[in-house]
Amino acid sequence: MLQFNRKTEYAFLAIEYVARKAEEVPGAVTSTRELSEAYHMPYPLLAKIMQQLSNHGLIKSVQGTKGGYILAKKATNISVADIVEIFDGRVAVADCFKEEKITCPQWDGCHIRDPFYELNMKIYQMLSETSIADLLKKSSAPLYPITVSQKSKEALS
Amino acid sequence: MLQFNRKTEYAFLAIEYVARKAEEVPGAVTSTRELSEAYHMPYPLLAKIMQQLSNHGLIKSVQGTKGGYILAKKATNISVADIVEIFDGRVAVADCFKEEKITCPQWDGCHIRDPFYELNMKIYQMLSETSIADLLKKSSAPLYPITVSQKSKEALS
DNA sequence: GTCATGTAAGACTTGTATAGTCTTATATAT
DNA sequence: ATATATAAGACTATACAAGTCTTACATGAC
Repeated sequence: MLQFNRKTEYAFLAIEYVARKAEEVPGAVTSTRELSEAYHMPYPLLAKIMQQLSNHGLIKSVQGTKGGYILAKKATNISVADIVEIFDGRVAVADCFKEEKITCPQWDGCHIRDPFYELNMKIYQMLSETSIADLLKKSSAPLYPITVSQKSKEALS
Repeated sequence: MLQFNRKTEYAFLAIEYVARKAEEVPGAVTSTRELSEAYHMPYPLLAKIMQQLSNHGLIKSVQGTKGGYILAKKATNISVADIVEIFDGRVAVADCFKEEKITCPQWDGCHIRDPFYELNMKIYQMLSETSIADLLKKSSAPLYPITVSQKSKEALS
């Protein structure tokens, strides 16, 4: 499947939320509980995802009551590719673009590797050129009926 | 995983081989057996893949002894996206770009759908703009040591 | 005509990675 | 103190991909 796995999707939603909240209310902290309720994500799973994002230096934890997470660096300096690589490993449409040692039984005589490598790099480029700040910008237009946004506004108050 | 599944990879290899062989030896037919040996692909699985490609009108079967498969249309008219869609379904980096009815628990209040939809369409465009003929062109440069190519030449004689 | 070689197709099994759960530990604001 | 928060690892269930097995059918070669 040419598809992000669910952890990656959750991470996108989570980090965009953290960034957006901090933009609306400077200094605001986002708790895992708040996030899991806003997006109906299973709390324990999301908690682990937040820890991984934290371990990789994308967000910082604020411990204790009223704790939560904030961005560890500027939203313009966190790319979609950074997040993908945490949960999906290196961006690669095929195993042979991921591994150091060649294990592919089709490697010898493979005539399609070059064109697909090209494709792979274009996809990677797109992902690494898109930052969390870009997500915030592009999502501004409310093209769809957003029913829960009110709820998240309340959570911010 | 942002990765093609193995059936899709096998299909790429297979259809590129069929196209290349027919280009080198006009009218040549490629049997599943020959393909599975050339690329070390499990025969029964490959056989099913060939049937699916045939059912979807990308290749045509030639039955009986010395039978096999040939392209059903010109290599320029078969896109990589056509093949992906047979084995992976619609090109979609997330479920919400695939389904008709909305089942995503995060749909309401989702702020990242638009930017990722944009990304999705760019990827789809790349896949649908790349034809099997393009694969043949781009793979022409023998950048790597190709040890099995001799074998496939023998198969062609 | 028969036989070998090929495609056609469905049911079944296995393996593996993802998704999610459970448990326990630790930090801190109130 | 205690409630609420993060931290982290081990465990389990499930879904899907991958591959196998079995049987049927078509046709060219002899």
